Parts: sequence; C-alpha cells; structure tokens
Amino acid sequence: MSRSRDAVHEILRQSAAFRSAQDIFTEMRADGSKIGLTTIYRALQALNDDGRVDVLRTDDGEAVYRACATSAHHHHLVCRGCGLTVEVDGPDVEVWAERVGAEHGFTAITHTVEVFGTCGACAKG
Amino acid sequence: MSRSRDAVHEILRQSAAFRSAQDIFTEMRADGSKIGLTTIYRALQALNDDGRVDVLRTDDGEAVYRACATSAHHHHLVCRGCGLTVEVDGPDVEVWAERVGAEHGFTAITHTVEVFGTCGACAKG
DNA sequence: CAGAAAATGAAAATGATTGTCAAAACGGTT
DNA sequence: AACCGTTTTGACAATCATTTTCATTTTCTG
Ligand SMILES: [Zn+2]
Ligand SMILES: [Zn+2]
Ligand SMILES: [Zn+2]
Ligand SMILES: [Zn+2]
Repeated sequence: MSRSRDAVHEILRQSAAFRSAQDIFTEMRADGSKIGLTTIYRALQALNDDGRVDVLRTDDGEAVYRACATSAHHHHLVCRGCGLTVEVDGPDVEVWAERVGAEHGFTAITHTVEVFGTCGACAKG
Repeated sequence: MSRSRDAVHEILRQSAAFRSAQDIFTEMRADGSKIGLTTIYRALQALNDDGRVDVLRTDDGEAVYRACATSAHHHHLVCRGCGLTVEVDGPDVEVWAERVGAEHGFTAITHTVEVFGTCGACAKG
C-alpha cells in the first residue's frame, strides 16, 4: 500500500470535514485520477487501522473519515451544515465514562462522544 | 399503525439489549408471526419518531433499537459481549458538550455519547 | 531481467434499508 | 351485516454503501 493510500490521505489532510468514500472518489476523479472506488475503501481501511484517520457514522449509516491533527484520544465538534470539524477533548468525560462503567461492573471501557451543532458561518447565510 | 407496531414495541420491551430489524424479524417469525420485514422497519421508524425507542449504529453501520424505560435524555452503557444495556446519565457531560460547542461559536448543540464495555457476566465465561 | 508479492480496478456479490403496489384489515355508516 | 374510503401490511423489486472476487498491473528483491 502506498501510491493510492497516500493520495487518499492527502485529500483528507486538505479537508476540515469528515468525508465519505464516494465523496473522495468523486473529488479524485474530478482531479483526473484514475483511482477505483475499491482502492479508496481499502486505503481508508488501512489508514484507519494505522490510526491515521478517524471514522464515524452519519445518521444514515454512512462511514465518513477525517485525518485529525492529533493521534491522541480526542473527540469532535461537527457542524451539521458544512461539516466543519474541530478536535476537542474533555478530561471530565473520560473520567465519567470510566466511572459509570465501573459502577455497573463493566470492564474494558471505551466510549464514543461526538458533539454536533451549527458553526458560526452556517448560522448566518 | 397499531397491530404490528405494538408487537414490535413489545419485543423491544422484553429485551435489555439493542436489537436490529433482522433480529426482531427472526424472533417474531420463530414465534409464529407472519409479519414482514418491511413492516418491522416501518414500525421501528414510527416508534423512533414518537420517541418511544432509541436507536444507535453498530460499528458496521447497522441500526439497532431499544425501548428504554425513560423518555428523558440519557445515554447507554452497552456490553460488547451480550448486548446488555444500562441507561445512564451524566450531567457533567451535558454541560461539557454545551460549553465546548459555545466556545467554538457553535449553536444548536446536540451530542451522541455511548459507553461500551464487558459486563460482569461476560467477563467470566 | 525474472519471479514473487503487493496493489489496483472492474465487475459481481452482499446486506441493510427503502420504494412500489396490490391485497388485506379497519372504521365508521347505513 | 354489506358498503366504502382510509390505513396497514407484506412480497418483491430497487437502492446504496461496502465487500469479494479475480485477473491485470505495479513494486520489490535478487
Ligand atoms: Zn458550518
Ligand atoms: Zn474520550
Ligand atoms: Zn455482557
Ligand atoms: Zn447527553
């Protein structure tokens, strides 16, 4: 894996929003690339396995990816309008999740936390 | 809407775990019901619209539903092994989400928060 | 360069979810 | 009970994202 993976990674780096496979495919093809959709799926999978991109599911179940600046654990604040995404963290939330899990006798706790809203730009026009 | 919707709702009431449409379909058919899969999807959608069932997406994008005891805002602690789910709430998380959104100029803040782990029973054998 | 191993892409297969449409179940009315 | 307009239902087809398959191309190694 290399050629295509890097190309896909680069597309993600240049976007502040989460992007879908189809979305990336369309952009790359528009830019003249001959890449196949399958390769994009494979690249996204590999990048995610390597922890280089984050993935989340839209309301309708579509997987969308983003190359976040930090590889450390964090969460996202996503604009419902334009997709603009900001990386955020919440130490309190981390503690809360562990505690609520432990209180109920659960182990190996993990969690998903995403915040959505309308960004300043979208709030206007 | 009535006959089938109530039947689906009842199945969910009797389960502590989130269930998929296929899952519910299989159980109802096994119980002798002649219900169709389409009807189950419609019932789940209606129940969700009415706020009577919660929905979330599994890692592979499948929608799963649960009839929670409370209709008030809450979150879930889900066992990765058996699906056992406990309803939990975290006032701190609510506050944190609002604050982090506001800090970045976002409005109309919403959030998704789910906690996963291995329950006591599954931790054994 | 040769040959093996990894990557790629087109097309088919999968699986969840939705749309279509005619038949069946309801509800209220004579 | 027979009638009629409305709602619900279910079999089946259609969508859509994602995965598989498989033959071809590219990359790597010696
Ligand atoms: Zn925006
Ligand atoms: Zn966290
Ligand atoms: Zn369990
Ligand atoms: Zn909350």
